[in-house]
Amino acid sequence: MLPLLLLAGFRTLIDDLHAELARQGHPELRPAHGFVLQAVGVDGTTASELGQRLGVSKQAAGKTVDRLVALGYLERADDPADARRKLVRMTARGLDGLRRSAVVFDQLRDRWAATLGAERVAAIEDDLRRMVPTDVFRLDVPGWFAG
Amino acid sequence: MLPLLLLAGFRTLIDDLHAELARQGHPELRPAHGFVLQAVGVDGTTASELGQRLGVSKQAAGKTVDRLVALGYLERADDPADARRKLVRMTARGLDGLRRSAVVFDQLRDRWAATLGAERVAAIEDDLRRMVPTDVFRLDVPGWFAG
DNA sequence: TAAGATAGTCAACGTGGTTGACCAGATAGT
DNA sequence: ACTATCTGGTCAACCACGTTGACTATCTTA
Repeated sequence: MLPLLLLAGFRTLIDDLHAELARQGHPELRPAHGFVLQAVGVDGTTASELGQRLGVSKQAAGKTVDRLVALGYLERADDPADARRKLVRMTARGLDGLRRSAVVFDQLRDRWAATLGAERVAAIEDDLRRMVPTDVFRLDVPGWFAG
Repeated sequence: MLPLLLLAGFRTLIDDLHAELARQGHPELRPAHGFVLQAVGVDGTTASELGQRLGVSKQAAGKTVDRLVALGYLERADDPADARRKLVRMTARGLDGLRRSAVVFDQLRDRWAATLGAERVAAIEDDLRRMVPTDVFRLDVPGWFAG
């Protein structure tokens, strides 16, 4: 049951997050999008670098950017210093979604702490940190799901 | 960090499982396949019912069965009592993969217990059980990842 | 300046999902 | 017994998200 429970815990949190985000004006935001917005970051990036951060090909990253651009969460701009590069950065809407995600995650963690106790939640986090390889999902990406 | 750690914990377990399954003669088995084999069960089922168990459409379930049949893990047979139904059941290879998954999951849980202590692992499971809705991922499906 | 590395894109494809349409077979109601 | 409806499986078209390989444009470096 351990693996299923970990997955179910993650999905519960993510489902709750997206239900709340939909309520707050972001119904099109899908679970994967949060990872992408986080990886783009407030400073922006390029499709190639985004691919590296997410651990996928530059082509896959490019397609994902296309979709987020179509949804109004990202925009592309030319790099004045390098005509090959297209800078990818968040729009105001993207930034809004990202900020709300962080807030909602904080609230959800508080809800877990209210039920289980803050120590138990902290213990789960400590235990998991000990069991997962440090580079899984590049948890060192600045600001990864700040919540 | 909580949601990411839960996901990373799950992925670590699943990655370890599939690395070991590949070593034991099942390199084509993908994470999603375990769920499907488990949902088919030793008694077999039909595409429609499989879809219900997995929470996807009957068409999606049918396609997934196609792939597992092509890999030699499932087979289809006519239902003598109902000419519309096509029974889906595991082949010997499917059963072997499922059994090995259960064994490896047990071993991985033991490894976690060896590092964290059996009480901590049990505490994580208890806490998660309290936080996830009982029907998430239909955990009540008989034999769900027995490990 | 010629050669090589890098950024982005296009095309083809695989996997896992969706809807809608449709046919064949089972079942219920009159 | 016959018609109407429900159900199981499949086909087609499509979408999200990933892959590789090939190609162009541009920057970097020897």
